Amino acid sequence: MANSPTGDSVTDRLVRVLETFTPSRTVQTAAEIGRRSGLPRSSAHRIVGELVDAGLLERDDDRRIRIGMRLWELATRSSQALRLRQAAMPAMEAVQARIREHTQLAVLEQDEALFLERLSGPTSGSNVTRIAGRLPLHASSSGLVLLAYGTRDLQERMLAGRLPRLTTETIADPATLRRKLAEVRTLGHAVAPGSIELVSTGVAVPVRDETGTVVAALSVVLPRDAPTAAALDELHRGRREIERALGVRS
Amino acid sequence: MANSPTGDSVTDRLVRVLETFTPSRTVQTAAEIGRRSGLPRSSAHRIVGELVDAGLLERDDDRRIRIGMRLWELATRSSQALRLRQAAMPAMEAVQARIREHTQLAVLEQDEALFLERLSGPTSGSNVTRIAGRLPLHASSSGLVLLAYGTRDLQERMLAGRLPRLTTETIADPATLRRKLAEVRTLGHAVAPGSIELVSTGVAVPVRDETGTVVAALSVVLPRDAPTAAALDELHRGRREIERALGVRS
DNA sequence: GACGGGCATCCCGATCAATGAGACGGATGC
DNA sequence: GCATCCGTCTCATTGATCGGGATGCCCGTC
Repeated sequence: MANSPTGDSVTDRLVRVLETFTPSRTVQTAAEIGRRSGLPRSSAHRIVGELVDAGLLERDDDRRIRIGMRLWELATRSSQALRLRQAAMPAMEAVQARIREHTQLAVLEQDEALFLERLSGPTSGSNVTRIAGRLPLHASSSGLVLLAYGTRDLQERMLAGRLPRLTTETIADPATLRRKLAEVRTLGHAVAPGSIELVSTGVAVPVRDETGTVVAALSVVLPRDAPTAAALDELHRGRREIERALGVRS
Repeated sequence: MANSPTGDSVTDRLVRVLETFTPSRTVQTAAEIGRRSGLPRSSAHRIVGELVDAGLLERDDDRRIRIGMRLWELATRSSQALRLRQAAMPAMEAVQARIREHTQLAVLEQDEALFLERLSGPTSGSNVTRIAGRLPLHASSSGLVLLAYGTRDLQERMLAGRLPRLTTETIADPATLRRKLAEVRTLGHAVAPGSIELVSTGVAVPVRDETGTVVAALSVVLPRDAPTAAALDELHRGRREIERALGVRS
């Protein structure tokens, strides 16, 4: 309703500029930003200059542009992401200390799973998830949990849309996904073997806030053939600890 | 040179809106934002609406405004803050596991110490530092390290400016501060007893990148009378680990 | 049940600052 | 030497931004 057909607005431009920065491309020239954001050279240059003056962007030693610490500060210090992270950190550390594999916290954001935190296991492989990274809802254990406990609206939207296949084991069929979601709700957790990379299995549980709403998914990434029973115990222990920190009384 | 006297620009307004959000005030109405940012009601409302459309801000269930996950994501995923944090996390966890007190990572940002990460100790007190929070350079061990290894320009600016006193032990005298900075450079670390709160002592060491520049300060917060020798050993071990992760070859 | 305060929302004409094409100089590289 | 690409600056035009004001809603208070 509010997005114009041309999509032109000050903030739209801003977002387009910010979106040109990716984990693999953290610094770039003003001209590159212009090209990637579809803005004319001189406009891009001017906008970038304003953002640098405001401290939201920074120039490095070569006068190239990168995200500014100030933007990170403003976006982080009062964000929901930080609040959830703070509540979850001790529990995640405890889980990670025992499981010794990647331990992650994800939330639902614009029909995808957004990862707020990740503690890495000893194996340096499996770098598919990053902090502030995303994964499709149907193709990760965290996503399946967030979807299974999401609104009916969200579920129908995902079931009707495309389900891109990341590996041969990714759920790419609506009927299968629907069954899987019911299973997740029955069991209270999601196990997703090989859905992202064939060598690993994700296990996730829902985390609720004081109103009972599922606000996040706590998950671990195990080697493909690892037993999930012990991991599930740990996850539920971590879940309870996080929920306590969020003010849920058991 | 580029900041106008009136300070009016699209991005300035944006920053002013974002600045109305603080750790203690994470949600607010559009009218509150307008009041705090000095913008007229209707203007604030329009700007907030645009930012919500762009996903940078969100409305909660009561239609009040908060920082959006999308802004956090954009600001975090390709930021220097995340890169440093990633490099430092394993080392910080190791330090924290042994010292069992608050372990922190701070960088220099606009003449203040900005805390990128903090692992909490068992004592739940000492909440003066937060993630994405700030402290003055002269009044914390992290700040003293960042200042001592900062540019001559920065040092002169701080020595010439006001040195607000947080406790009776805060260094508030330029001559004393100058001596302290020389001491920090000689010793290679900073000890700041009671500079923030009387019951605790901060100990910090500099962290360098591959070019030899000091890019961060690693610190712990100890009870006032704790011995700092053991902590220093741990900090230097952590420092070396972080520097290795940053690509410094020893 | 009337009243008042605070908020969200919408409207609209004047204004003014953002826009983007283009030119120039310098650095780099083939 | 030529070709590119980048940063920087200028400038006339225009279209978006601005903010006062009106309206309606919700919610306490008297």
